[in-house]
Amino acid sequence: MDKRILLMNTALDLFAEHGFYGTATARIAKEAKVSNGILFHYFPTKKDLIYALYNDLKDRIFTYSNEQIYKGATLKESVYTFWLAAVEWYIEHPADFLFIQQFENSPYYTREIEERHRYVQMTKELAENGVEKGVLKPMPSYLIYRTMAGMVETAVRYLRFHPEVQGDVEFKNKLFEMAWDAVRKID
Amino acid sequence: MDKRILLMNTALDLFAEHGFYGTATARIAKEAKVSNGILFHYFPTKKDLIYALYNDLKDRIFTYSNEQIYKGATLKESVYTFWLAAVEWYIEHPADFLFIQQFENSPYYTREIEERHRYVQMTKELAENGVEKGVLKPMPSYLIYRTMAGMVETAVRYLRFHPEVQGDVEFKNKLFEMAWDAVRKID
DNA sequence: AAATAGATTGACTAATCAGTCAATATCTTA
DNA sequence: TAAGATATTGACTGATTAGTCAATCTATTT
Repeated sequence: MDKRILLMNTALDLFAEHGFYGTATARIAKEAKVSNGILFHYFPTKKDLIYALYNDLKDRIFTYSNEQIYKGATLKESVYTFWLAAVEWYIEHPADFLFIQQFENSPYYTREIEERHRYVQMTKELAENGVEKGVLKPMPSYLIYRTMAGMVETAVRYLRFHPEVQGDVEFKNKLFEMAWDAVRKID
Repeated sequence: MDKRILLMNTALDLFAEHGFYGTATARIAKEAKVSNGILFHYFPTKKDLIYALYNDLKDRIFTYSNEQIYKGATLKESVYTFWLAAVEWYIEHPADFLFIQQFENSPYYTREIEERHRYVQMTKELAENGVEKGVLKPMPSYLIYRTMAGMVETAVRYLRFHPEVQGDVEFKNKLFEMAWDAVRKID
């Protein structure tokens, strides 16, 4: 079994529950039932572990969401698919959500890191296209991206504490309509 | 000069820049030019300081935003005033924003703390009223609250890095329209 | 002016924790 | 199978840090 992955999984759960600084490296190793030293074999510093974890998660979630989009879909359908995939991923992987939120609101997170991410690039294209066609409000593409990202967070925050509607497709559609109404052009 | 307040102000700036754990208590005292011990005279533990700071800020921002609302305003006007006041407060007090975001995404933040806050109570009333009148989408009031709170964050995140539109009333109106479209009922 | 209480100091401590390192084990390949 | 490379161990350390405490200072009350 790959100890590198084992360590990342263990770290993720501990970070999500106790925070970066509330989690000692020794504890991660102990919980993963490996030696203390091996952690620093794979990740020279704790910071490296945190960054690796963050990039890995973001990549996986992006890839997954992106795969759901089908050819020939309208802009709204594409945005819907993308939004729903992210929301459902986070509901199924609560630790991912907590960890990412923590990281993105920590002083480690810079604009540079944010802009490097594929999310921004991809959404920028979608957004610019939608604005041109007059489907979306004529606002900067980064703002449209941030709005959608914010509405993913809002939905996850709500669903997390209301498991009774987690499987309710109609309710999730209504959640999406809120997000969509925020960005779509309304005459 | 009140050393308690001095310590809180100093802590706020340091927390915002370096995070809770990146800021040693000794450093706070040093920066505030007071002795190490006095910090623990006013705040028995570091945690107490963090909580006190959070509650204090939240209270101040709520009070300020609430004061702006005028009698006889429509629901939309009230929501607009409240939203704008919060956004402008955070733009003028960036450390407040960074600190609060950090806190609310840390493991310290529980649903209990969130629900105790006056924001939720106040918005709940507004939301329920708006839903009854058919002005807002028929969604749970907590969700409407979280959506508006999320749109405050989105606006602040955008404006923070685009100072050229921070004073642009028309642009901020457009930002609000995005938020409002998300929650208002659209036929 | 004496007494009491609260504010303030800064040196100190006990605990914690990220990261090291020398030793050992396991795998790879020629 | 031998040699070299890589993985793994766990005891150890140096640095950091939250919180303590006895002593001193300042303000208030009687």
